[in-house]
Amino acid sequence: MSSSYDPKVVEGPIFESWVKGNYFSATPIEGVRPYSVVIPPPNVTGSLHMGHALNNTIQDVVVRRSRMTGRPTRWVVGTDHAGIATQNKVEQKLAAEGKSRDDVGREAFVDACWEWRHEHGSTIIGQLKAMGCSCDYSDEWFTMDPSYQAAVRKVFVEWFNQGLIYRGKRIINWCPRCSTALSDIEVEHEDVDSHLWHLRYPLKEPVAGIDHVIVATTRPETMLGDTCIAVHPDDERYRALVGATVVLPLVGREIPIVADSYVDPSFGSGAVKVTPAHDPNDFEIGERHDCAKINVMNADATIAAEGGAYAGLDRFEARKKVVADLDAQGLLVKIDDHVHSVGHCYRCHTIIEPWLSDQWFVDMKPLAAPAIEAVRDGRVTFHPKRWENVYFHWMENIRDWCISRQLWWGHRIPVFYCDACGAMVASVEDVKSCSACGSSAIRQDEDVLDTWFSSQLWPFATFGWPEPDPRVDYFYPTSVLSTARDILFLWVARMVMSGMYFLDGKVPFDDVIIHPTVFNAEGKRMSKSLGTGVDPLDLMEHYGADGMRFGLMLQVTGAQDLKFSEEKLVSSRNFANKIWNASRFVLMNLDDYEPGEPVAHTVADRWILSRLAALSARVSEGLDTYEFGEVARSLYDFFWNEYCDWYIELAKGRLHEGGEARASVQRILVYVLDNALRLLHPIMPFVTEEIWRNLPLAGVEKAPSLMVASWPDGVALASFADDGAERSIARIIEIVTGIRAVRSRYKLPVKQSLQVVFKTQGDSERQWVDNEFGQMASLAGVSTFTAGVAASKPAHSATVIASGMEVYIPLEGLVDFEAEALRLAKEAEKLSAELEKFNRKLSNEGFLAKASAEIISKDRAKAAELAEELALVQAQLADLD
RNA sequence: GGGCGAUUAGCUCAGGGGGAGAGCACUUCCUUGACACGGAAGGGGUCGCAGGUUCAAAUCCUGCAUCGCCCA
Repeated sequence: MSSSYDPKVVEGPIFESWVKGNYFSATPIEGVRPYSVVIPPPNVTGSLHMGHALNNTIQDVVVRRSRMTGRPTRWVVGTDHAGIATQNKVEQKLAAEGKSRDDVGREAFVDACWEWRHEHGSTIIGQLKAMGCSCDYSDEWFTMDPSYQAAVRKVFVEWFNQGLIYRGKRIINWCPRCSTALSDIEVEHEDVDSHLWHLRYPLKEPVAGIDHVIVATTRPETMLGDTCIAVHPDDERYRALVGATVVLPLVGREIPIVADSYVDPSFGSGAVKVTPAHDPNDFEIGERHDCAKINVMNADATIAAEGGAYAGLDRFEARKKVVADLDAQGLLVKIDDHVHSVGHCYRCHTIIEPWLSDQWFVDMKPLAAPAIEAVRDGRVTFHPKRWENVYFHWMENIRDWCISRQLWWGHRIPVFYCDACGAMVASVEDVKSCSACGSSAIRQDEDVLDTWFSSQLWPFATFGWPEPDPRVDYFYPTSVLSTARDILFLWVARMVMSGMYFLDGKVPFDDVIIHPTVFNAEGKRMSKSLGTGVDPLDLMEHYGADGMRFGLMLQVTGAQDLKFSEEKLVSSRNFANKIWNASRFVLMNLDDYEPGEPVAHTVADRWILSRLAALSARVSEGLDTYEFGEVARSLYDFFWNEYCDWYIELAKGRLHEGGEARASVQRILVYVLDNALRLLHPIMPFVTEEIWRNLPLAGVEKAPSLMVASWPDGVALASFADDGAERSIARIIEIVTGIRAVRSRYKLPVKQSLQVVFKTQGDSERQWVDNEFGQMASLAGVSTFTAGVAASKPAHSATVIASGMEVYIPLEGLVDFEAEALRLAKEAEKLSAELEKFNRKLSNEGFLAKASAEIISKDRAKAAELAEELALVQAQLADLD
């Protein structure tokens, strides 16, 4: 074994061996509850980013742990066809050849998308393998697979026939760049500094001496489509004007003034222009007052023919010109600065346009009700739990879902129109002739479905649904879903709704993990285009897959953000190396090893087994509750600060001793290492596997791979719990550390062996020193020691106090006593301040009356100890004078 | 406007009623037969502010401030 761990040498062959062993697939075992996870399908156009790295590490951790417990465990992998993103990529490719999608036509364009998918679509899957993800790669899914398409159609047709899917002319969010409708939650609102334009609209005829109204707007160009003016019915200022007619400037259209309680009299002038075809609230007002809906904008956000003289202008050019023209006519009253919220496309960040058009919608309320109930009663649990409130809030205020997209790449809406008789039918199978009139003039709807419409079926379509399939019977519902908060509504909520609808009310997953969102060190969103991203592949190159995984897990807490920077992986890479070298040490000392039961012969043995038991409990519990940061820290502390720093160091003496001492310590070293590697394996699969395969475990379980070895049995390990051994070693550590500190403080050479004197408080303590400290004296560089009740302090000695026991280290001729006096004075100050705190507490009657007896006696003991230490330090000071 | 999160050592963050912790950085010493991606010993914090509850608050409650996110 080399003296440092090199992930590059180890990871590839280990992964291949897992593939060869076929450990990623699960075989159902009757009567055993399976564990299944579906990966949030990455966008097929994408490559691995830090969010994927984090999320997939989390999934691999829970999946690997489950697999080791023996449950049939299946992690479904695949990709999402990503309608807009893929279409954008392919359009870019065509643009490079000087072509548009209209030039090539729909069929050729879709072919080009498939071609693109086959060329680039497996990039991210390969990257998941590099991370060590133990997905079932033998059964990879794509949301446009033929059987998946069948699932999508089945869902559409069922909901259509139940009246849950309908077509309607509504205001939707239109992205002029992507040239498609978007659902409400695909729009990102951002506050932008803009203006509030106050416009004067003249009345056709003066009413009560008034000849105009002033309206305020943030989008003056839409005035071309105004079809009424609205005021609040209780607004005294305008009461007389209700029913009057306004002549729309620039256009000349005569439009009415209506009263509608939607209007906020305190905003702007209290009178609003109403543009029903370009604003959702105006649409509602327009419906109530039977106003015309005049669409003045084209799909590319230029002004339409209805815009008269402005036709053909881009929306922002039109804004400038409308304002200028109004100003020229003296109709621009004023321009206020105004901050308002503007919707942007979540894919391309273009400003969206509220736009009236024919679209398909899902009626969400009936679907949401049972899905709310499922979370309410705990059938689905969120981690952290507070996300449930976010879910409830959205679900309880849910609005209908616009599912049609004006794209070519995606699931084409399975609705067929008969041009002969006008019949409309939704069908799983393509319709060739009209069932009503027999005509073959059949036309399929041009639109495709929102990609999320297909993604919502992921937890069951990937198990073969809607065909009868044993996988769906066995693996659905899945166990846990891990994701970031940004797709809670887009994806998670919709899976619950559709899963429950189509699978007899069964929820798609028991637990939902909402992990922190990964930001860069400055707390900014990671973005490749802005150069603020970190590439997980680079990280793995420098820190190993294990280093990256462990480093990420260390940072997973209940917080909602995770500020990531590369330095945070240094300690994790070093940790992998530490494990490597500790294991190397153990393996180097096993040439004469004879396997056998681990039997504790010393207090150190009992201690490390007890610590292992505690670790096992903490890791298992932590994984059950998804406290990954806690789990990672526990493993780190155990390996480094307990196994390496103390147990291995203590073991060295016994290894050199040979004979039975050596044999017994070998067994404990191997046993503890074996179990600790098992506990660490889910987070650091490669390094643990590599070492584990080299462990001589004959006679114990020897699985072909750590990946399929058994998870440590917490109940069995619990019998190792040993408080006495823990206290004993804690005291030894205190003594050794204290002596080392003395050595360091006085710059005593390493080779300077010390003779120390213990002042003990009874025979049992003296015996403890003889029996236990003797085995560990070398750790402190102590050559000889004496212990006794009557021991007295040699002149010019340093004193170490460990759990009430005094240890004297003679320093005659070795030390600068003046510097020591200063240090002791400072120490005395600290101790007396501390003691004062306890004394105050212990003389407080309220404390004595109300605090628990345990706390009081603990504090009394602590105060006594502090007093003793203080007295000692003062005595030492006196000695120096 | 409503909601959520954060505020603890120089930096990044754990902890969550009973003597302030880790990693990194810093100081000193050490290439000793696992590891310098290492070992040993140190220095460093009124736990955002103000009130309250309690014998006891970094921790619970109420305000406030700053930063961030979500919803309208």
